[in-house]
Amino acid sequence: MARMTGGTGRTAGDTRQRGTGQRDTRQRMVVAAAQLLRERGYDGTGCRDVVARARAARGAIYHHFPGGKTEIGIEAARWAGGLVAERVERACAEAHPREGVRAVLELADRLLIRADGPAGCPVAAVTLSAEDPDGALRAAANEIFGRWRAAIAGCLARAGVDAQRAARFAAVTVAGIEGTVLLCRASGDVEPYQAVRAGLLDQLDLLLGSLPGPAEPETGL
Amino acid sequence: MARMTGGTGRTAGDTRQRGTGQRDTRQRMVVAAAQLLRERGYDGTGCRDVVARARAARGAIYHHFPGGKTEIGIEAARWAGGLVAERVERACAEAHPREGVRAVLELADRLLIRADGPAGCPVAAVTLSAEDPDGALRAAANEIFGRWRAAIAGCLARAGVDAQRAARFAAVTVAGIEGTVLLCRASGDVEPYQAVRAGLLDQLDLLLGSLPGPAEPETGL
DNA sequence: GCTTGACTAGGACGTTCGTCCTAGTCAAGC
DNA sequence: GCTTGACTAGGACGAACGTCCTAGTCAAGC
Repeated sequence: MARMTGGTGRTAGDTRQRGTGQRDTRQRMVVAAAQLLRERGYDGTGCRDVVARARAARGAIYHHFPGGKTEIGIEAARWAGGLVAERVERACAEAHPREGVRAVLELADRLLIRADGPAGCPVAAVTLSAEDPDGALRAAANEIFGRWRAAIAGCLARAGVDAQRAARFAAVTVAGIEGTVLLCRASGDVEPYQAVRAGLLDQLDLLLGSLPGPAEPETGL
Repeated sequence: MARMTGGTGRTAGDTRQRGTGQRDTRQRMVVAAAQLLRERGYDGTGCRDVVARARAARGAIYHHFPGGKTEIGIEAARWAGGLVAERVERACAEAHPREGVRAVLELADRLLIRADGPAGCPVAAVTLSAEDPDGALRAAANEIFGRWRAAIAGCLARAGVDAQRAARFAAVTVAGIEGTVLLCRASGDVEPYQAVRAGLLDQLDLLLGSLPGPAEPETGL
């Protein structure tokens, strides 16, 4: 009733593109869903919450997402997780592992832990949905986690770490970050993050220091 | 309707202790709640589900838990998490870190990952509840995580690892385990667990191998 | 100027939720 | 044998859920 903007649907300054439809309503819903998943989880987020935060109409749910709540969840996890994956991949592509892992930890801190509201991760949220009949939610999450792991493992392997060990360290890093988000939500502060961050960097140094070949091979600039 | 045991309330062989009330109804509810939290999360678990699995009456909810769903959640997380904490503390008390950490990983595998149904953790579940007005759920979870971390850190410190480093490794281990549970739920198999387990043991070896003093102090037996 | 299609606005549906409530059942203790 | 108290059994409550639905609004294109 007391909605502040939007009013009867569209305001004077509206700049929607002709004919193609108001494409950004869909995107606003995806972003709102990702935020809500992070804050309240999948089962704690209602479709009404999503449209309310996105300032969209309830009818927009099935107009833009015929698959209903499940489709919104998948889309939101893919969008948020993919955005992180792109940044992780970019940070890891040409950096030394120490810088790459540091950048990954920095991203987790900014996007998952110290963001508005309690710590949380939209990808974790869809993974933990109570119902997922055909496994579509978990499959989407699994794909995202795989991208994160592959990017980090590639970064280490390129620096001369044995591929198996690199893959294991990447798994520990991704699992450690997701676990840290959880611990930070439980504690309400960033202490667990600081401990895990330091612990992962400790261990990365040991791993890099134990390289059989040249201690720090130049990986091309 | 087709309830198998209990019938009209109590069967012939019932051995409830006189006067004190049927104490194990409460315990059955706690166990059922812990299982359901692991499988479906806090927001995905209803009070009706709990009493149904515990073969208890709906009226038993507020008879045994005046605080309602929140109190059941806290109790279940405390029970399940405390049980794990006791085992972790026992495994870490007198063992070499390698054995202690191995035992912790083994526990996680058996209780959180390869248990019936999808991978999950009741303590994580209450941490991720959508609503937690006075923070009671998260406080209970935080206490459990603290016990796990302290037990592992103590094990390493007793073996000669610098206290700070030991605490960090413990944080990585607990966060890594919780994250692994998540990754295993997403993937539907135990591959992430195997990678994280190997990665943590890799790094423990590096940590122990870099000890300044005697490489592997005999800690009795 | 009328049609068309994208989108808004929100009522209505059946279900499930947490919670509260009363009635009934059984065993213990006087 | 009656009272008492622990516990069962399940109806009732208002709220919220996902979903479907119709009516209304606006801009583009004929």
